Amino acid sequence: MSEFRFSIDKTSVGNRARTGTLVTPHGTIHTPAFVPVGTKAGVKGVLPEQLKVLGAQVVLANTYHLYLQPGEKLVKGAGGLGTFMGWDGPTMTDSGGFQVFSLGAAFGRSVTKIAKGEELPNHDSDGSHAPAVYDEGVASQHGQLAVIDDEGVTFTSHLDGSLHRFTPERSIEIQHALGADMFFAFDECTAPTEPYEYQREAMERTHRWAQRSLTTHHRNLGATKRQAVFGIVQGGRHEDLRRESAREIGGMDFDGFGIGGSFSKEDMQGALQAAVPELPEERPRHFLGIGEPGDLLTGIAEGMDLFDCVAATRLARHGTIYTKRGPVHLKNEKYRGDHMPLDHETVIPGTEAFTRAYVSHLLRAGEMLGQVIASIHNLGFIIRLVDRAREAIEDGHFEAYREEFVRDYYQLP
RNA sequence: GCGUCGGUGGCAGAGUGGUCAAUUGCACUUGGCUGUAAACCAAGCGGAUUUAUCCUACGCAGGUUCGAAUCCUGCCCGGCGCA
Repeated sequence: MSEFRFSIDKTSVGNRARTGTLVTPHGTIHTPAFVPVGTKAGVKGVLPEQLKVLGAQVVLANTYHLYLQPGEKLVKGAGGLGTFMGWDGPTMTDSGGFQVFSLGAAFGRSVTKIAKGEELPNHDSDGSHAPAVYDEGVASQHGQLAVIDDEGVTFTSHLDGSLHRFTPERSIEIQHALGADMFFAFDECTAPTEPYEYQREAMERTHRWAQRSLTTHHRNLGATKRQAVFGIVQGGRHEDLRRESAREIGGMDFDGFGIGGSFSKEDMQGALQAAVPELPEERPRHFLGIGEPGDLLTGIAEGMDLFDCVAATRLARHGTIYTKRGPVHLKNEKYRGDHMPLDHETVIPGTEAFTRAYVSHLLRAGEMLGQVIASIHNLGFIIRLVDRAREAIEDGHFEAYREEFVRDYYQLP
């Protein structure tokens, strides 16, 4: 019997929000939950001990990065991802699919996971303009590091330029070695700027890859029965593709599901509304790479259970902290002499003693402690935000909680 | 005192007759960052502005030249060497 179980505890009225309990071999996760990202088996700037204090329940690492460095065999030899990184709670690994996007089609262009609406082609684009580049010659011309074909992806390491190849089978094999409690099937994350026809093509490829991932996983079940695998819904920013993808992926024998890919901010809710109803109710849903405070609440309202995002720690290192009243750019001149707490309205354990002026100084001075404090603060802020959302769902007033938070955070009247 | 090398924008440091309001780095100001090639990236950074251009600038004062941060003279200041 699998050691992986998910059950829904409470469902919200008037929206799709829900709370759940996710049991893994390394502990139980109460959802909705935010998953701190530790790409290379380490959450940047934050010790596991501190993550616990902040209320983190699970961490996510990346297959692409750990495969290249230090190699999945080494991690396996250390006793698996969790033991290797000194984290005794639940773990997840991402498949490396996103890197195909960030190192491939998006490379060198100003394309991000969440695009600005005006940069995108029309919804009903006929696909007549250039599709994603998947010709090696053209790719190198663009300085891209990844090239996609139907079988898999060929890429050059960003570390030393060496040539590598991922297929769905290989990704699963690596993730088995890494040994996280949950992992994702290998998918293709498309740029939101790609035309409809390419979105469809990539989505269908992701579906085939999902089936192959599952086949590989089941073949090796003897060794990995402790691991759960999540399939990833794609479809870009098109609701019909999202619906179709969710139906397809949702019909496969996955333990949970991820909503992947990229879209514009305005399309996010629509994409979820199209996809979520097609997914099996009783399995966990992970919103990959999300997010920002408001996006997290949107995701929760639309029925998502898990979230991971680099924004909290990246913004922190770059000098921005979250506060109840919106983001604060600590390196801005006006915070030099601001002796107020980082966010006097939000208590983050471990950061109570620090002022904006102090952290602003540390960041300006290039002291890593500034980045550490800001990272702890932001992670704590996001974890708390999602925790409060869970409590609000339990208490039956999620909508009120969401409205109040959004009003304050985005300074709405 | 003599000799020598040098004094450039907040700092460091390029440039050594026109393409120089002056490379670059730091600092500074402001943006950006959503499954992390990200302690990163971008823009701005003398003044005015109708953004075309004008004014003021490369220690100070003169000079040569169509034209000087760049060449010459004097002065001031600093490093080094010799007294």
